[in-house]
Amino acid sequence: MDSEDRLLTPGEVAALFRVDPKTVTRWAAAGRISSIRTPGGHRRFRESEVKKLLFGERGGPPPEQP
Amino acid sequence: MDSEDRLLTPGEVAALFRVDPKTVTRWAAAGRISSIRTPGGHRRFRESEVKKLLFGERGGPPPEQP
DNA sequence: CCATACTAGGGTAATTCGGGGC
DNA sequence: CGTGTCCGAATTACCCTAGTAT
Repeated sequence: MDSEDRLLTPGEVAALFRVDPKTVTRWAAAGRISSIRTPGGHRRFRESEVKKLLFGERGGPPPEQP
Repeated sequence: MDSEDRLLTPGEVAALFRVDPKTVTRWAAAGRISSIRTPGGHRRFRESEVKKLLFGERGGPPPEQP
C-alpha cells in the first residue's frame, strides 16, 4: 500500500534517462511529463510518472507485486 | 468540510516538496508561505496552505472525498 | 530536570532556471 | 523537431553551533 509518489529533482530524472537536466525541463515545458513547482520555481517530478515513462509502458514492466 | 488546519513542521513540508527544511524556512522568510511562529521562534505551516501550493499546478491531485 | 530529535541562523558549494544560438 | 551547450541570475543543498520542542 505504498501509494506515496516520491518527488525527484530534474537531475535525478536526467540521470535516469541519460539526458541533460535541461532536456527534462523541456519535457515538462512541453507537457510530456507532470511537474510540480516549488515556490522558488524549481521543478519536481513524480517517481511513478518517471518510471512509467522509463519502461515505455510496454515491453515488460518489473512485476513488483508477487 | 474539514476546516481543521493542521500545522506542519518545516521537516514535514520539506518532505512533501522534496526540499531541505532550510529551504522551507527560507520560503517563510520570503513571505511565499504563511508561517506561524511558536513562542520559541520555530515556524509551523498550515497543511491547507502547503497542499494548495503542492497542487497549484497540474498533475493529478488525489481527491480524497468519499 | 534529563534526554533525544528537530529547528533557527549564517555561510558556501552545487543545482536549476530562463533565454539564445548551433 | 529534438538534444547538448553557452551565459547570467536565482534557488536550493549542506556545513556548523545554539536553542527549542516533545
